[in-house]
Amino acid sequence: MEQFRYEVIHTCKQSGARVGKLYTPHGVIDTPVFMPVGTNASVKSLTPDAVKDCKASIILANTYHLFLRPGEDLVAKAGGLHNFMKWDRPILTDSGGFQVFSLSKMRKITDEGVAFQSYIDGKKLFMTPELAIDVEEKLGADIIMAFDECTEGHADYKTSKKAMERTLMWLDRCYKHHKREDQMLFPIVQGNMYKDLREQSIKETLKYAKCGFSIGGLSVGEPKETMYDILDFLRPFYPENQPRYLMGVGSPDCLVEGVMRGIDMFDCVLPTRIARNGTALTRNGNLTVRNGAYKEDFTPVEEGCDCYCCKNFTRAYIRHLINADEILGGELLSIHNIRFLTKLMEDIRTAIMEDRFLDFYNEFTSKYEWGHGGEKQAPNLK
RNA sequence: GUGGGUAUAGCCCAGUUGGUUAGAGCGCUAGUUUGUGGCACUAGAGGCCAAGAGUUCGACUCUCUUUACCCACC
Repeated sequence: MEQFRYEVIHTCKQSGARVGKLYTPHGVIDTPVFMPVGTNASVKSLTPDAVKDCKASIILANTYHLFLRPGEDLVAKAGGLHNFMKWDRPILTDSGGFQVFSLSKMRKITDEGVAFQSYIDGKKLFMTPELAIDVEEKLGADIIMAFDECTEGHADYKTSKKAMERTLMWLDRCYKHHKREDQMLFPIVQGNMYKDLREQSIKETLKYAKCGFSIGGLSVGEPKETMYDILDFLRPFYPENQPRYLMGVGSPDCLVEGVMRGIDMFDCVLPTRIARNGTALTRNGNLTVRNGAYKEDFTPVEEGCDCYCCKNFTRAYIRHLINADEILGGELLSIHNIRFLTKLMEDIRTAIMEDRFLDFYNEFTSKYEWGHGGEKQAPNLK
């Protein structure tokens, strides 16, 4: 797999956090990285050019959704996902394992696979690890995820153990089935909040990892401190020469906490979702632009931000657009929120390169508050 | 001018034969959002029921007067 290579560029002497480069067939990704989500082969409301202007180096697309519509064969006929959606940088496809979990109303999981109904037309379908890989190969992303079983944050031990074991079994099937050399298959660590399950999972999972692996089953309803605790627990098991991807995270504070705990890749729908609902990310925390307080506020969403939204528009205008249900409001805030996170990662990388990430961390966490008085948790520094 | 109708939340309207703290929708205000089934979800504020006088144990509901607006006809 010469097309894939990960190299650690620098490890921060102050914090142990690291900067690296992940080489893929569609370009190099500087890590730590935040990856915007484009479920249906589209980062909602944004053109690929706009996403590039936000300095995103890689985006996600979703196997589950594209399998249901328009179908992997059509995407393949269009020349693959990159060509279909006109995004020439790296793409990662999620396998659909998480959707099986989040769309639990209509599913039945067995060792063989998952029976579920299409949310679009109700058609009964059956997804297996082999089928998920087939679909991901036809979609043609650079990085593809193994088909896993995710459990909710408060799942009991027995359920979590079964899901973790099934994920390992499916992982083996995914690897045996995967053929394309120009795609990197990332295995997924499960085990919920149980450390013995996590340990078993990561040990077995890493046997398959070649150039990257991911941590799933976190940020699924558990308290942040619990997630940080699991990340601290897993850290000693990480190989140095592979990127570590924490799935579904997250909020700015979680990204900073994650990097402090050795994570290299993140993805989350949060910036684009809250944008469409009228909330902006800023260094001081969330700014609900739709609030009445900004009715006559003619300053940018965030002073000093270099995004298209902040360079050209005011809070009063964005608020008006959101309140008038104009799609441009969600679009402009999406641009800001994505750029906010890519800029946050740039700043993090710079701080690591300059061996001052611990200072950065302390300054960031002292200023930033998630929502109302978000609880803070000091990192486990060892 | 005559006859008829209407008047309840910022707006458009419900309010059973008069009976506890007068309701919905929209709007407004705030909160939520973590591998996207989301122009979503949750909550809150806001009414001297046009004004005045009666009937009644009790009136948004019944009677009278006034005011404003609407319709029809002279």
